[in-house]
Amino acid sequence: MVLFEASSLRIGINMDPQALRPDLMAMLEGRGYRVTAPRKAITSLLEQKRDGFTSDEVSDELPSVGRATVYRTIKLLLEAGAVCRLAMMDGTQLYSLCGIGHHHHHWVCVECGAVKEIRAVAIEKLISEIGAGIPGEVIDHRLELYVNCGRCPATSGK
Amino acid sequence: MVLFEASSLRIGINMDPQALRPDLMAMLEGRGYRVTAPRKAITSLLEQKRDGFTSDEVSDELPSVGRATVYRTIKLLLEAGAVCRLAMMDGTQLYSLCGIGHHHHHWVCVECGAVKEIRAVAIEKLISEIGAGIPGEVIDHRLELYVNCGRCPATSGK
DNA sequence: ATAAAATTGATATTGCGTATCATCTACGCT
DNA sequence: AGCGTAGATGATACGCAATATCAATTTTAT
Repeated sequence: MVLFEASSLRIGINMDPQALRPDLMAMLEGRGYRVTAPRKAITSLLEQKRDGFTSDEVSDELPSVGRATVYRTIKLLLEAGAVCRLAMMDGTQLYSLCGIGHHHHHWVCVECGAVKEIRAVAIEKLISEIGAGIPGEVIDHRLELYVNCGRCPATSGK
Repeated sequence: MVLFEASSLRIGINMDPQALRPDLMAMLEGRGYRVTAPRKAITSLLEQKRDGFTSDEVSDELPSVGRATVYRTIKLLLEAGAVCRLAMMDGTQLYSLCGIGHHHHHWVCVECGAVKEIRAVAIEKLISEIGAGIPGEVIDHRLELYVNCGRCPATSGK
């Protein structure tokens, strides 16, 4: 995780997700869920993933585990806050491991699907200022940046 | 459309969508599409809508028009920039008429589905600063605020 | 009025996810 | 260690939003 300052913004970008290895199974167990073979398979696969992933992709990589179980387990991880869901430009859903515990946003490479976390205090501040000008209460928000990361095979090949 | 200043932010919130009546059919015609009865029915229905809407909802309100045509027409309006798509908190898609021509964001009431546009120069500035700290090029972004508008039947009834 | 091109709608199909439910398994208890 | 049961699984069916197919229809330029 690299932190740097950019014109009064404090931006945290997770540059090395390999360094962060959450124990997803332990997180589920801590929430009262049983330790089962399918869950161990799914969580240890996800721990290897640095980019965004779809449920289908996980399912394809684990033929021995039923599709329903893959969906169910990802849902549990979502509820546990270990995984987050983001929307691609066309609206399709992508999941991603949460490296940072805190609230954050994402950028996604539209070419290779790489996902990185963004944490900028300035964003939260701005959003709460906007919220002050809106009737009612702001419950949540979502911010996604769509990029061409310039590092992926798709981009560097061109 | 009401514009106001809030602590150095220039925020534009479309408070009166009734005032804006885009001629959607004319927009499609201008892009070379034919004027047909189903398209007229769809566009004039959409021109009445102030809140977000789903394709299904439109389809239900126009039983005489085939579902496929509803989807196709909304897609054309999306490409024409007359309609935008946003994601609800659970990831489901919602469409909304674009009152403002410029780039903007949205807030959505999670209770009643009301959608309003937000335009804040500060957001764009912040995003471009964040983009400067990211490898590659930022192509696009998405920002949605989820609110309890406090005005809808769902909320005021409580 | 006519013909070509665009559009339509019925239908089938896809993608992504949830519901059902009989079977199986983890794990707390003795 | 064995047992009982709540919890978990997976095959299947289903749901929902959207797209693909394609013959029939409609628009529009001529």
